[in-house]
Parts: sequence; structure tokens; C-alpha cells
Amino acid sequence: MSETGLANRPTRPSADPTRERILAAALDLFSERSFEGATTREIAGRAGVTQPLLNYHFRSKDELWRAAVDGVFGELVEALVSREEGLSGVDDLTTARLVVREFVLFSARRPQLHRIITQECKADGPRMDWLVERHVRPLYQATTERFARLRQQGYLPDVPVEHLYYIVTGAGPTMFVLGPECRRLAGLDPTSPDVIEAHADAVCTFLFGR
Amino acid sequence: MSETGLANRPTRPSADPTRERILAAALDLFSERSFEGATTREIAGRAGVTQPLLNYHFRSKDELWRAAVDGVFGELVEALVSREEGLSGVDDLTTARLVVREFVLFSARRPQLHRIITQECKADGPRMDWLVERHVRPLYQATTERFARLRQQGYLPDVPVEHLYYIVTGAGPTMFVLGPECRRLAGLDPTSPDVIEAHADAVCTFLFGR
DNA sequence: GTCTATAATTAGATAGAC
DNA sequence: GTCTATCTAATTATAGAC
Repeated sequence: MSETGLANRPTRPSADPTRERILAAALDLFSERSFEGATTREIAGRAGVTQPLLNYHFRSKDELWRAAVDGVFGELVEALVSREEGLSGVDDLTTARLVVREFVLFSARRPQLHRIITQECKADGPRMDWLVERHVRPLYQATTERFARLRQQGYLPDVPVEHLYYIVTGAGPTMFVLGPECRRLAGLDPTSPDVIEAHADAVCTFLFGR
Repeated sequence: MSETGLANRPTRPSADPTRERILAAALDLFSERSFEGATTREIAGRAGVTQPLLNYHFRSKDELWRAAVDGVFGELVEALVSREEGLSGVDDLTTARLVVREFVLFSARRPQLHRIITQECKADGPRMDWLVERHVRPLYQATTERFARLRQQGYLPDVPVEHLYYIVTGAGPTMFVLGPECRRLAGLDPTSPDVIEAHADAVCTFLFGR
């Protein structure tokens, strides 16, 4: 996995608590309302500071967005890498199951990541360009390589790995990305551990069988 | 299916060509850029008219959005209903396969629908409220009822239908929702008939087995 | 570092001519 | 119906005090 670049990614350097509160608020609002829909005033308000302070800590709205995105992707990579590190000696199928499971759990914990990917990758643009090349491509590489190995071993149906990638990244996170809808529509709380477990089970059942 | 209200939905009344061009441009831009990200000036520009004309044909930006959304959902319901109408006497499993397949084909043809659902259902708001109650809930009802029947007959694994719903609405459209990303990342053209067919096959294999 | 005040830009909507 | 011109409000970013 190290050849694909997943592991050697920097964690954010700053530990300024104000800066961190701004980043957390920015991630929430950007992911819910999209880049244009989120206003810097509201981000500041949720972080408990005034709006011009964002321009002190970050050069622009755009740079604030990038910093917030770097944060969540760092968390995802950290979750996947540390999950896999605890599995030396375990067979490929079980490893894959557990990594996919970890991916679903992460998607439930931080649906913001998939919300932002969906917002920015619907159309070409400078933010999509940055997002794909910096963050999404390494994950795509690692994932499709894993799926290819599993398919060769007969653990997955004969489906091209590109399609498998979009099936898994769709089936896993969508319930959590559409959390408010899910609550209204299905009467399920997508933040409850039971629901999250059930969804991870469901996705793994379809992917790998019972 | 008629009890769930899928069939008795009005088709849009107007046939004014200018109005239709505005609606088409609005659907594209709203779905790519989100409600706030799409400007009425750009919608007007793509439709080949001036910005104030939108306020002549539609009371507000909000009403324009609703009209555009009514349009795509009308197309989806029309596609699903007419697909099923051509299948009297066919067994339940084959019918389900073909309806899911039709859903994937529609998602490839009109990814705008899922882009808009994703944008609006990430957070509660007046547009999510309207969208869910008017359009999404009837589809959710019809879909989960179908899945419940198939599960009883043993055609689907023992997974709660709510999870099945989010697995299918995630796995089917995501490749097309993220069309520009897919092109860059996987080198596949998600508008090409071959790719669309392959994805429909992959989703059906994933869902119903070979 | 964090604030108040404000500049510069841009958005959606309206008035009124044709 | 469609246009030009313009109003009002809201946005990001900057200046400068503390």
C-alpha cells in the first residue's frame, strides 16, 4: 500500500485551538451547503469568532476549503492504514472485508468527505482538479488494485474494478451522506451504532456474500 | 404500483419553447453547481435569454428550481412506469432486474436528478422538505415494497429493505453523478453506451447474483 | 490574535420601454 | 414576451485600532 502513496501523507501541522474550531465549522458547512452555499460569516459564527478572522488564519475562502478538505482526507487515510496495520497474517478476503467495513464506519462518522467529493466532482473545475489529483486518485489506485487481486482469487464476481469502485463508494456512504433524508424517509437514525453496523453488514454481504 | 402514487403525477403543462430552454439550462446548472452556486444570469445565458426574463416566466429562483426538479422526476417516473407496463406476466425476479436496470440507465441519462437529491438532502431545509415529500417518498415506498416482496421470495439476501434502498440508490447512480471524476480517474466515458451497459450489469450482478 | 468598520463586487429582483 | 437599466441586499476581503 505504501507504493500507492496512501501512508506518507502529512497530518496538519497547526494545533491552534481557534484555527481548529474554524476548520471544523468550515468542514461542516462546506459539506452541507457546498462551497458557494457556505458563507464565511456563518462559518465564523459557528466557530465563535468574527468573519474577518478567517482571512487572518487563511488567505482566502478557497484556502480555508482546501485546509478543511486536507483534514478529513487525512482522517480517512489514517483510519484505513491503521486498520490494515493491525491485520498482518490475516488472509486477503478477511482483510478486504474488514477494510471495506472500516470504510463504511468512517463514512458514517464523517459523511462530510463524500459530500464534498460529490459536490466538487459533478463538474470540472479548479477545486475538482485539486481534489482528485491530491486525494481521490491515491485512494482509487489502492482500492482498485485490491479489488483486482480479490477478483483474481475468485473472491469477487467478474466485474471490472472501475465499476466495483463506484458501486462500493456509492453503496457504502450514501445512507450517511443523505442522513437527514434517511431519518425522514426510513425513520432510521444513521448516526446510531446499530444502524451503522447493519449497513456495514449489508454492504459486505452484497460484496463478498454471507 | 398505482397505490403508491407513482403513476398519477402530472406532466408539465407548458410547451413554450423559451420556457423549456430555461428549464433545461436551470436543471443542468442547478445540478452541477447547487442551488446557491448556480446564478440566474448564467442560467439565462445558457438558455440564450436575459436574466430578468427568468423572473417573468418564474416568480423567483426558488420557483424555477422547483419547476426544473418537477421535470426530471416526471421523466424518471415515466421511464419506470412504462418499463414495468411492458412486463405483464413476467416473473418477479426478472421484472425487478429489468426495473433496476432501467433505473441505472435513467441515472446515466439524467444524473442531474441524483445530483440534486444529494445536494438538498444533506441537510434539512425547505427545499429538502419539498423534494422528499413531493418526489422521493413515493419512490422510496414503491422501491422498498418491491424489495420486501423479493426478499420474502428468497431472491434477495436477508438485508433490511431500508439498507437495500440506499445500497441501490448509491451503487447505481454514483458513477454517473461523478461523471467528470470518473472520466479523469478511471479513463471511462460514463456517457458511452458500453460503459452504461457494463455498469447496469455490474449492479444487477451485485444485487441479484449472476 | 481578534476586533470594528468598510470597501468592492455580485447576486436576485423590479421598473418600464418596446 | 423580451429587453435595458437599476435597486437592494448580501458576499468576500481589507484597513486599522486594540
